[in-house]
Amino acid sequence: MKNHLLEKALLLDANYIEENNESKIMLYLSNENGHFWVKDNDFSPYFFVAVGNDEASKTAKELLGLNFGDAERFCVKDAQLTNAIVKDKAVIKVTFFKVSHLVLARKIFSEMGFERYEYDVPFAKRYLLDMRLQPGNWIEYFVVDEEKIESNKINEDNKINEVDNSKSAESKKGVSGKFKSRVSNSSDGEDEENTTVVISGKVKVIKEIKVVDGPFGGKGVAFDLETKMGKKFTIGGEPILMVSIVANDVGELDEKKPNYERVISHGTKKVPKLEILESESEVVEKLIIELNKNDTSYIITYNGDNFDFAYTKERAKKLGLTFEVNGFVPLTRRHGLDNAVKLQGIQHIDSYQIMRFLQRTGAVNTAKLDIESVSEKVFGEFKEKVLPKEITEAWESKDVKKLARLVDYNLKDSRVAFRIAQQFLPLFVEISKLTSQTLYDTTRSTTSQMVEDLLLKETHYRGIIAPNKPKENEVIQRTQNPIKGAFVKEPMAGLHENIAVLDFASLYPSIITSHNISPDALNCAHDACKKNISPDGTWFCTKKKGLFPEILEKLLKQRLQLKREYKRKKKEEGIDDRVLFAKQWALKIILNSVYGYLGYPRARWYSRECASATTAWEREYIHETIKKSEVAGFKVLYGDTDSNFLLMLDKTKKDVENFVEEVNSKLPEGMELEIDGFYKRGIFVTKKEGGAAKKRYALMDEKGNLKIVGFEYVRRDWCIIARETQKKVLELVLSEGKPEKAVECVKRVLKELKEGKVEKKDLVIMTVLQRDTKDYDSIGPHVAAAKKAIARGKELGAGSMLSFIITKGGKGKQSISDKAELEEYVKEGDYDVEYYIENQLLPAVLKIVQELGYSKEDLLTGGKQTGLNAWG
DNA sequence: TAATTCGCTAGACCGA
DNA sequence: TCGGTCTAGCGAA
Repeated sequence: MKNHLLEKALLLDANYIEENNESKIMLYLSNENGHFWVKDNDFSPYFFVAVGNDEASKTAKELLGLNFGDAERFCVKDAQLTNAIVKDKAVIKVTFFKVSHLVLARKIFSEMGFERYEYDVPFAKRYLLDMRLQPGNWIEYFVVDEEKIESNKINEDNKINEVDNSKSAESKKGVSGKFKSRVSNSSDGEDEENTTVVISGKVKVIKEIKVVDGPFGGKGVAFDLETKMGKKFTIGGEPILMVSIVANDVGELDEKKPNYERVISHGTKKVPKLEILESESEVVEKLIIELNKNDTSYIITYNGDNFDFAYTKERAKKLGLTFEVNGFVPLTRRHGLDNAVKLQGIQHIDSYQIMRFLQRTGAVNTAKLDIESVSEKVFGEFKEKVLPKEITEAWESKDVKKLARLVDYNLKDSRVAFRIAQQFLPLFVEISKLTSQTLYDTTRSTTSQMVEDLLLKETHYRGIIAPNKPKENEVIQRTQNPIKGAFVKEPMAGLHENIAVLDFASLYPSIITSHNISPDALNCAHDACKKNISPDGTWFCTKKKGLFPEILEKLLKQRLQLKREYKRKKKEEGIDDRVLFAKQWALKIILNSVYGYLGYPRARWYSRECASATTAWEREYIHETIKKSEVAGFKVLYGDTDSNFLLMLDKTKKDVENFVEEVNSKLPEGMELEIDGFYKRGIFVTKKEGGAAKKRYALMDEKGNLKIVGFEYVRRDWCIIARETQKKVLELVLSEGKPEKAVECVKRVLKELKEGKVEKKDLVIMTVLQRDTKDYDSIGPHVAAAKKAIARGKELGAGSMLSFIITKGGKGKQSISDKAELEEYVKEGDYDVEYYIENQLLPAVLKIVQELGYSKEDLLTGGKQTGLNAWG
């Protein structure tokens, strides 16, 4: 045995090649020696089949003999009986030489009547999961050999899709593994750019790969295009006018370390920061060179999945240029309703996808996800928007001022895209570590995918076979049979003082672990376990820990520890450790998603019983806590799912602490009631139909901080003037307890509205067009406005964010929809005063002041001379 | 290619 | 014209 070399490198990507009629795993790594592909010869594609116990070994032998007519290799490389059991059946692991064989075999096996499992896990993903590798982290491995790669083709579509195997000749066509070095003849004398050549020639063959912790980092290059506006937009239809490029280390958040930045254009005037090249062709060439600089690990865009890559590709084609990155043509894949652009080795990070994820998980909340809104919301930096027609005009006019504005805009687009990646990649690295998926995948994943990947990883490790994805009819059936959810207590309407808010820490995960809720522990055969029966009637094993509780418990513990360490470091050392923060954040996202996953109809591990038992116990615990609160002498004001609002009455904070302690002493281990905070005042309002409204309240803490929940103020489908006035009213009412000022405030706004003085931007109502306009049964104002805009030539479809205003409208009786117009078609001052008073301002503030004894008339007329004492 | 249910409100729609 | 019902959207947890 020769001496093998031990190496370390950061893992970026996994894929596979076809070589000697076998599929071989390739990993893309980076370390101080640069970026390179390595090969692992020891992993082959496989899936499982389940057969009756008696025939198992016989079947395994038969499978081994299966031949699909391939000249060089048998289709089945290996068939081994495993220790796993699925539904009382023995499980055989069937291994293949090639992915294409697997794809063929699973169809044939199905026709032969075999039950198949894990047959739809893509090969490279399978490898990462089985090997428990962590893209974004480092690996250590032995180099055992060097081989010359014969086939330098990377499989084009790593995804194994059971339904669609009918690859067209076009998509089947392999991509070149070699990037031709392009000689730069640019006149600026910077003949600097070298390009990388990948997977040509020798690659290292590696063995004994294991994860070692190492720092995350590497060079990221962000780019952004500005294109000419044509009559009708098509991808690549008009020339690229300007390109900005920003590069730096994505692992560094050092503000002092300057970015590498350049903005290039052609056919216009030179202004500061702008380089003028000979032609569009040179601009595109330069961009391609920048994207192929030696040490790039991440290419960052903002919506590059749907725009920048496709546009560059199309223009390059028209200009006769080859557009390759790291030796491969960027691949566009369908990804749900939109696209995803995959590069080989280098990770394409689309910061827009990152923002979408953060928006979905509630980490950010912004009406629009355009770069301008994100810049403002996430970084607190105003960024000016330049409209498409202004872009073209600036470029054509060669006006110095307009061009400078455009250059600034273009550059900032790349900067913001880059900064988002820098800021949030640590989170996705931690998710990647948990799920063993590449950053490319993780940044485009949904929370359910993350949970499922984690489960696939954890079950493989334990020798458990994953359930199959449900068929469509099963999905429909599950959907039609929803699970009863959480309990929400009807609040007491009105103003209240001295409120303590309690809540359960990680309620659902803690219930799942405490009661061992897991599909594999459901209704076990042991009599003794029936004492662990849910209010729902299902029970869970108390003798053997189930899969879900085992995983969750581990994650919960880790998170608690990380949070403690993060806090300690911050307090004692004054260090805001973003890696620690990202680690606990990643865990939080996964933990919070597990309950939803159990009740998600498309989940492999869907379990109606488990999800239902979780909420059943939730309702029991919250009712129990409410009861105990009242016994302890508190009055329960409100509660939603995991929270309990107490009126303290004559009690002290200490009493609350003691109460919480008392409750905790009786809770099962792992569950914990916490004090969320103490509030000076709070208000709940009465619904239109009577009764107090749930999920709507405002609280003010001892420092005067206002927390508004559920009210119009937090809803984007209400106009700013109504929202802001509501906030002021709440502030005045809660901070001073005297509503006269609030009434005055409303009157001032009413006056402004009546006088037609309110600006357009304060009247805009925002709503997402959820489907194409033709698909609506009921034409609401936003749909009507969209239809009118479409008639004027605007392109709007499902997912478009609409900003509209209710205008004065024309003659005759008109509905609100008739008067709704998109903001851009409305002149300042053209708004329906009555609508904004009656349907926006008043509804937002009335329900609040009504709790204090004021009526609509009090707001509209002279009003009461003396307000009621708010709490008299 | 999609985590869940609970809840509020507006405005269209529709029949009397 | 009125009032009940349905569609639609968004937020809380």
